[in-house]
Amino acid sequence: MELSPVMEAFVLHWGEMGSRWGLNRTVAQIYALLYVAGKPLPADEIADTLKVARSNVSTSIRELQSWGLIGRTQAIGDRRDHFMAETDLWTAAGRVADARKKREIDPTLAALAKCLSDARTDDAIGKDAVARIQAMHDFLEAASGWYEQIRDLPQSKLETLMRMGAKVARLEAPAKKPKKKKGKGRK
Amino acid sequence: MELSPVMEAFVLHWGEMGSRWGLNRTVAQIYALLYVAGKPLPADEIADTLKVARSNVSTSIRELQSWGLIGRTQAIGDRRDHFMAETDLWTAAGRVADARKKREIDPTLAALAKCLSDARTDDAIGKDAVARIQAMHDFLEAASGWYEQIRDLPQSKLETLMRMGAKVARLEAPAKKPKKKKGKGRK
DNA sequence: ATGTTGTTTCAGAATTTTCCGAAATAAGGA
DNA sequence: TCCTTATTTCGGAAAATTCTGAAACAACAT
Repeated sequence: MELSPVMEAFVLHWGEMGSRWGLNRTVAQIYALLYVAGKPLPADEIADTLKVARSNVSTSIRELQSWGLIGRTQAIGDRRDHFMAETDLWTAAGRVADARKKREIDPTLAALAKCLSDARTDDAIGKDAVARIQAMHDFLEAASGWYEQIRDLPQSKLETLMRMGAKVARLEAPAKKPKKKKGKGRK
Repeated sequence: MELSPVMEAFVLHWGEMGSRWGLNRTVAQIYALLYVAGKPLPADEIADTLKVARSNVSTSIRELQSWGLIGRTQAIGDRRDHFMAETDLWTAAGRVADARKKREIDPTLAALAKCLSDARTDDAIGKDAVARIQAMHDFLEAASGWYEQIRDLPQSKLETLMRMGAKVARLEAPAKKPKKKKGKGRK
């Protein structure tokens, strides 16, 4: 598949971005390619387009599947698998959030719980240090619980909640700028 | 400073965790150490405790400061700088979120906007591909705007909003028939 | 000035991550 | 069965990141 200049820029930028978020470049680029392509592509065409080894595509596709970001389809008269990006971005973002929570937050919570239980037999640790570890555990647990509660909301309800957030912000914060007149305050 | 077994486990786990979130191991470990220590430590004591080079501590501290996660203080009768972790986890998490948004989301939005404007002179790109890039831009912009609106809320208001979220979840989700979720059931 | 103490910079070493390409595996037809 | 096509695995090359130690720098006191 030939990439137009803009598509290429999009894919390259996305690769860059992905690497800051814990994906590797190729993985992120493949997602970007499938996303702009808008149609299922076979693995060898992906390798071709991005100029990476076929085997690299194979590995990366496996990872994208583990994140739930792409699906596999078949085309008639073609034995090859075709891969297609999840194009609904709410869904995609949710999948990533779910996966990261499961891979990173949950194990961390477990590790912190273990620290706390071990702390009872560690006579070299101070009470205040234990309290701080406890605070971190509780913080993560609270955030985690909050996430669990909203993650199953249908998109429409989530949007409602966001609007509520905006409202709360408007009602509570305006201590700063009650009127939005065009006062050209030079800050 | 001597680390008790639990403190050591905490620091090591946190280093592991940090590396999954885009910090490097040493940076994350230093934060963890300062967090459990609960008191300001001078750089050479950090290097000592963690068994890393003094210069590495210097670099890492600079990074932690750029994230707004640690502060610098002085002790009387000691010319050395002492460093202290932000122990309020809401504040710390907010600082990280702010920093990542500014470093990653904002530039991505700019890049996407540029893609969209360039798309007008790219005759090799399809209308549908442009529409998808637009969708991604709009999604990020919406999320970004939402974040901006709530990030300045005082903690208490944020907690209220979270409770509202929980309420929405409770009121709206069960309205549908009790569809069984895949995976593990609720406890 | 000169020494003493503390900090930062930086080139290259060590380590980790990513990637390639050959070989192994799988899944159909003929 | 033996081909042919599609995919995955995996050892090591290549690239990127992290870390060290020495040297430069800075601030201050003598």
